[in-house]
Amino acid sequence: MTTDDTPTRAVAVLVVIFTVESGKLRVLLIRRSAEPFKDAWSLPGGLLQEGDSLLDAATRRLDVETGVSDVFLEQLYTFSGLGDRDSVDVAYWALVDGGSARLARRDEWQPAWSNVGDLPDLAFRNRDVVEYALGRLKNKLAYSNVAYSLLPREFTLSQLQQAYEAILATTLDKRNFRKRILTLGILEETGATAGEGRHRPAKLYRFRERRPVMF
Amino acid sequence: MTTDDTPTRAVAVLVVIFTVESGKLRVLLIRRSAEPFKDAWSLPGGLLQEGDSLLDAATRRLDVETGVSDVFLEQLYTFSGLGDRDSVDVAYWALVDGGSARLARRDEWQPAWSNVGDLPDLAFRNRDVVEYALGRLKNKLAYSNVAYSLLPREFTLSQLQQAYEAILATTLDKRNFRKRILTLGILEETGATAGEGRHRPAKLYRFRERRPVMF
DNA sequence: CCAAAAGTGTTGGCTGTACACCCATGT
DNA sequence: ACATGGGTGTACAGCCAACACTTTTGG
Repeated sequence: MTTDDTPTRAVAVLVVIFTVESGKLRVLLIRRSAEPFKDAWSLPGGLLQEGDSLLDAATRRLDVETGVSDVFLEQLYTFSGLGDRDSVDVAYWALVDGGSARLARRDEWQPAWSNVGDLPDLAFRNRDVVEYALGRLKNKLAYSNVAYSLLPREFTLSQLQQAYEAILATTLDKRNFRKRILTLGILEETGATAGEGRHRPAKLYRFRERRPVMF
Repeated sequence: MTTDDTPTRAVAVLVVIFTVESGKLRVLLIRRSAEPFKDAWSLPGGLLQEGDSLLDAATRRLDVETGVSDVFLEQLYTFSGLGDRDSVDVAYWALVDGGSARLARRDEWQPAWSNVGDLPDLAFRNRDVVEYALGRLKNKLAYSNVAYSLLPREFTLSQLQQAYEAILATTLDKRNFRKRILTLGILEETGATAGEGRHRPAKLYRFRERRPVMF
């Protein structure tokens, strides 16, 4: 068996990184500094280096762009023919807490948050990728605790509800939301209250599990 | 920009092909004729050839092994490090009607149906791949019409129920099953009845849509 | 005392599940 | 006549959606 007769492909890893900030759902985009699509916005990504696993590559990319790790990160879909060449692109998606993310600062490929639903033109078919990820997110919100990855360790039920509303792009009834979430048994009270409010203090909660759990 | 500095990988496509036959859920396996894992069972697959899209490759593989096309075929997951080398393996899964499948006959790599839940030892980590596909199938059965791809064009409600039972590995209540399926509105009566039975003739139904629809 | 957000229950409709008997056909 | 699978309805429970007012705090 020779090594030359096995066809190979350039394999790239993309990451769709969502966060919720001031009641808006956002995605991390970078500005391309190279052709093709120079100066266009696109999703962060890069070629799969020799010896890397896909998850390694996605984890590293997420860390490089936002400085966070230990967050929800899951494979999304694998595209062929997304880029200009006949590369294979493995997309991942992640949820990060806007508060703990520290965007990379570099001269080129500057990352920035962009409101979903108000996206600029994106390179390649990256808009489809974001739409697909958004669908997955909405779905997963309904039957898992992924929201743990969008909020700080301790949070109020109102914050949690705002995150849900931003993602689903709807308003939710407060009483029904609280009842539903609390009866799931995935939260616990910390005992403390959020003091910084200029109004009535709110109970703080945290997720029992800081890793994905399906209901 | 040189072409040599971009690292590339061998990309393979695998297909998990399910069918239901005589009340059992089965998967298509082939016997390997080459090292490594010579003579072990494994999922059908092959390297992604130059110019092929992933879906092309999966479609062709499915056709080669079973002779069917126009069936449910969907991407499952992309693994790295599944094989012995550092290849990237894109898994697909499919549902075929056992009656219309005609297994390939060749001297090597003979394909054969194997009962899920009674699998032989599989090469690489193919057992995990089958398990993952099975989970997806069970799930999708609950909120889509994918079963259209497991049955002939016209079928009785009992056949449909048997398919569901085989997949979910449970028994279902006949009245509840019929009510649930019929109120979904995804079936229509053909007007004909199944005459070949040696008992009471059964109404024949068909799926309104022969392509995936989510509820 | 006013503004702002937190917190809290009840009702009605719908959906899913449990459950048993008669019917049509072939032998 | 009997064996085999086809076909049918009801009642209860759990879940989800609609809906409004009181409380606590800071200014």
